[in-house]
Amino acid sequence: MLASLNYLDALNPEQRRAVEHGTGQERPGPLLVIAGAGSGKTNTLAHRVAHLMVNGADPRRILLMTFSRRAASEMSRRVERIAAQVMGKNSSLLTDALTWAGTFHGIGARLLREHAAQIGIDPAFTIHDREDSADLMNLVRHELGMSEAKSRFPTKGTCLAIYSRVVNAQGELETVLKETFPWCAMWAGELRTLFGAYVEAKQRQNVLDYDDLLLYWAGMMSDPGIAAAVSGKFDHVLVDEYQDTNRLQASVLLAMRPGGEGLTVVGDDAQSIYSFRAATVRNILDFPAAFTPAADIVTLDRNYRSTQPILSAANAVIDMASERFTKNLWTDRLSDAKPLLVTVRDEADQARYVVHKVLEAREGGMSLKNQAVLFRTSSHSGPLEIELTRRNIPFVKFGGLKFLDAAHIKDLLAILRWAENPRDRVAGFRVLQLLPGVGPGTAGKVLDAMATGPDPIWVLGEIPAPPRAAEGWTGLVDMLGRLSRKDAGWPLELGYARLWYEPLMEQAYEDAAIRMQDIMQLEQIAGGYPSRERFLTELTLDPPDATSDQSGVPHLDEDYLILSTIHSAKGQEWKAVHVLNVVDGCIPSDLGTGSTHELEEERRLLYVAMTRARDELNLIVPQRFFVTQQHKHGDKHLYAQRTRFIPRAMVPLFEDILWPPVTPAYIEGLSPAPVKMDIGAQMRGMWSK
DNA sequence: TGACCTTATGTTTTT
DNA sequence: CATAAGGTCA
Repeated sequence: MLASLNYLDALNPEQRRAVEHGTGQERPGPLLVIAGAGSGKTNTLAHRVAHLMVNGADPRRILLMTFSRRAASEMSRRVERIAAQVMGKNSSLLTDALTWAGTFHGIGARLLREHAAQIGIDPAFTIHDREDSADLMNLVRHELGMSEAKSRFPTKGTCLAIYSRVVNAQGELETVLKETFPWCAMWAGELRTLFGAYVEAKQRQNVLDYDDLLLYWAGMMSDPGIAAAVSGKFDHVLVDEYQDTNRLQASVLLAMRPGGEGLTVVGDDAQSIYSFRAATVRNILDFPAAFTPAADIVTLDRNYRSTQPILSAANAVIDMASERFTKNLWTDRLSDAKPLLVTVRDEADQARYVVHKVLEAREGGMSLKNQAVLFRTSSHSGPLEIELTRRNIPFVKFGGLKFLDAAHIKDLLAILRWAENPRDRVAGFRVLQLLPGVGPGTAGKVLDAMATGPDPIWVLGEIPAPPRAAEGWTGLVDMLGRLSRKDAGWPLELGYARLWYEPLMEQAYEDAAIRMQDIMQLEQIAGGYPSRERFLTELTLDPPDATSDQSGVPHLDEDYLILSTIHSAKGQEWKAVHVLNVVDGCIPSDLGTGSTHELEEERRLLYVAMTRARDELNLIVPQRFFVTQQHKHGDKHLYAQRTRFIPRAMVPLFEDILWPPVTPAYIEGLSPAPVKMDIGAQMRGMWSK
């Protein structure tokens, strides 16, 4: 028994308290772990799960909710390693049984399919991603004639954002409009009608959107019988990144564990950066008092990640937050190297500086993968991406545009989704319009006809070919029938869809060959899933989130630089971190300075970025930005200021430098250079024999 | 009537 | 630059 306790020796006293909380009790009470950046949070949570299992908990009855599937699999990996240490080879049997690990939305989808019959929904529902939901919102909007309004109605994306916020914040439409979308307040009545029709449309079509996965889950828990069955599946419920959950998620969680028994949540209010998704820090603050007796609290404030100078700078930034609940972090990783505050002329110099530092570090033995470049907004990395490509430095970018957003991938997925759920109007609408000669009008009529019968695919076969699209019609009907009957089996049927789509794609796109490679890659990915349903579900809930300069993600054994939005960098760390555009207007974003509430979130964003660094941190401040949306050769620009989150008094915590260094040669470069060659003559020479 | 093309307009971060 | 409105041609 003593030997098996060794695995706890590596933990510090607080971590150990979090891991051992409730050990030996039949029903351990609720626990809140406030875990600062780099305080060994993942490790502690993994130890707790392993410790529960060592003490006899059934892994099939442990529910583990994380903010992404990547985080979930990382957690499983660590649990397995710890368990192996204690229990030897049998441990993998246990950890393989840790099947209830995933995001709130992923777990919700799974529970809803299992209990579909009891709550009166068809278990073959398909899930709409953000863009599909926006498209459906648009269809409904046109049906209601709102496009003919006298003044401009909010766009489909804004409508969906409003709807989503009302649902996730569990608020009133009028309040949400007033506080978050004041410019749309005049449309309250129309929006209410629109949302009602949107909900009806989803139900008719047997589709759920992201919010429904939580909303239906919450609804399911309001029936005492079903609630008991669902909660009864689990002995332990653990939630990571609790500061980024919203009210709806908290209410689901509370319904799962009304007394808090076996419930552990982990989070850090200083890292709350998802309030635009209706996440609220109140969830963490109100957690202890939600139970009687109140939840135990463990605070992890020792940082194992960053050096003292980096931590001091980060602490200084977060110290100026107007509201704080956690203490400053401390470390014993001493160092003389302060983080750098680098002033450069413009974004082009910023890109050159980063490349210079990255290559210098690699010369010094630090692989590219140990270095990351972080930025507020996906587009901020544009000039850097160009420079990296020019210099042949491989990189992978997280956040922003995704593989799945490419039109040809969406087309193919729409075919699969339509076959899976023929009532899915958004999918059908998209697929039908792929045929030349079919536009919104014809597509709408076909879908209307299909909606009348109990077997939409059969109805489709009976519809006469639309006159302008006679040529490709039977091909479409045959292909869809085949997929619907599941003749070929998964994933072979994807080949049928591709064969049908290929000629259309060649007509539509110049670069069809490149796009074809993406489709082949999609087929590769598809092979990894047991069924079409699982493939579609998991791809919408957990899309591959990286894009790279080449088509396809580099192999894992290759070395590449990480580019990431700050949001997507959550939970990660690198030896060296570069933060781009540390200027007012970027961090904080222009759009995020409206309320103090928003401004505070921007401050935390900078804090999150800075605390990703282990040994080296560079904050880069370009002075000049070229204005977009101007003539091709325009040079309109504006001057930027260092971010307001690093006021003058804080600068001594950094090494404040200019780049390129001001040398006599540099000053000379500012004056017009002497003419050294006649380039015109050289060009003319190319054509004279 | 409906498909396809031309011109005004907002606009981050993500499950 | 993507989106959404209006106009033109079959």
